[in-house]
Amino acid sequence: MTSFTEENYLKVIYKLSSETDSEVSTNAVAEQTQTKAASVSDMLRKLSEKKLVSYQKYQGVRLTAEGEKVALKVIRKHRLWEVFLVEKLGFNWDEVHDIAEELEHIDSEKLVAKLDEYLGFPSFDPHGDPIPDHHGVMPAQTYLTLAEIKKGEEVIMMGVSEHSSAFLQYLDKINLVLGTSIEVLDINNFDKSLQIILSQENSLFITHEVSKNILVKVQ
Amino acid sequence: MTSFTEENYLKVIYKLSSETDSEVSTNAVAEQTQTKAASVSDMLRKLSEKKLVSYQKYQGVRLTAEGEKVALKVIRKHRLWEVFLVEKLGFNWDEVHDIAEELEHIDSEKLVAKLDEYLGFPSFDPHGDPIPDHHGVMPAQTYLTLAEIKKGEEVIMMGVSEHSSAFLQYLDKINLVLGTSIEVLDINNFDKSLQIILSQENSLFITHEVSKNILVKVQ
DNA sequence: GAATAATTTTAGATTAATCTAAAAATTAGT
DNA sequence: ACTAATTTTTAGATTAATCTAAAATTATTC
Ligand SMILES: [Mn+2]
Ligand SMILES: [Mn+2]
Ligand SMILES: [Mn+2]
Ligand SMILES: [Mn+2]
Repeated sequence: MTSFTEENYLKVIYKLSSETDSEVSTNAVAEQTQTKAASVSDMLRKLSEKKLVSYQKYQGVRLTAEGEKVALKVIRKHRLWEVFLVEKLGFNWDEVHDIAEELEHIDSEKLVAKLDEYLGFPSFDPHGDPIPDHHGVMPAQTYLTLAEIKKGEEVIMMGVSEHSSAFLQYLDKINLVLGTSIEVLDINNFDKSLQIILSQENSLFITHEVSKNILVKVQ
Repeated sequence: MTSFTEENYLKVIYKLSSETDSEVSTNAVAEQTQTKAASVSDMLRKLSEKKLVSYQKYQGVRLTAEGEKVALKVIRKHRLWEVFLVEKLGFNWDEVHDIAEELEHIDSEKLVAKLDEYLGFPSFDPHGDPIPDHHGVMPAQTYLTLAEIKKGEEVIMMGVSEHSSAFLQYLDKINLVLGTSIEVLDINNFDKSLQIILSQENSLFITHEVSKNILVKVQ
């Protein structure tokens, strides 16, 4: 059995590991879990004994196949619950993360299966993140960031890579929501800010910091 | 803040207290929480310091108004989630208790409010137990047990006071479900077993042990 | 290729929740 | 009203998860 705490560590290691595609450092885990490096060292030793991570002192950590399986199950639950909260209960996309952070640890295969079915087997969560299926397989998803799009191109918004409430509420305010069509009108070479036009209607400016965190696909 | 564990203790004290309407003994709590009396003593001291129970050594324990408020919130969440699991996800009434036992600790006023609304503000859970409202007020509910009904009377099944999977599955098997009309055809004076007839169809025998755990209302 | 800086681990404590065994208090039986 | 039985509390340990401070290791820089 994996505890609440262990599951959160595994999820963090999964996330950091898939970003860099290499060993994850103790400090990186400490930052993400909001703990201290000393606590992380202890936990890594423990997870290693449980064969959920492969870990050599001072050499960083990776998930084992078993550890990845557990992480993917938790991520699956997190994202399914987020879909439920938004689609069924009417929450806004900026309100669901913390609640899903608790719901994700509830342990019942049958519950997950029935929830998945009730939601119509969704492939993406309200932030555009892919939902692993029953076997832990992530739907394919090859997006670019809006910052990578060339002047004149038109794309569709598919997700975000920053999940803070502040960022999501800002996107709401400027009507940048999933599915929106975005045309890049102009790129400022000095600060990489963009002038864009949404669904052939209103034009607006966004900073490079914002465009980097918006995931899009070319039509 | 109240922990998982504290909430479970408060719920147990609430339950035992409302059954006997007096102070609850350490041993009774230990039995219900599946712990030892020594652990309960410790916890009662702690809950007492937090002003959630009034407790004098050796004299048993009671909830304070604040403790009762917390207990009722947890019970409200437990029962709302049970309704969700049965009504929306299609679980059977004997499968939902353990899952609700985890869901009940998720802490979000907004989640509870939205869930309540989504379910249509139900007053009773799938076992016929009353759901406290937003202010902690329990719907009125003055049922008799089937064991108290006289020969020849006809009643409607409104709930159960035993929640084990075995008992609920047995009731399913004999078609004794909430809302069923029950007529007491005969009472065996020796062992208090009953011959009953359901919704003017099949007649069957049930033991006193069973009839004691079935809650009914006279039409 | 040392010396210094940064990172990581260990040592030793703390807090919450639990246990067993022993001591204390209450209740019951004569 | 004692004594015996039962219940409850305390004492002392244990386990999981965390922390701070110190030691050990690895990385960087001149
Ligand atoms: Mn979590
Ligand atoms: Mn998400
Ligand atoms: Mn519980
Ligand atoms: Mn119930």
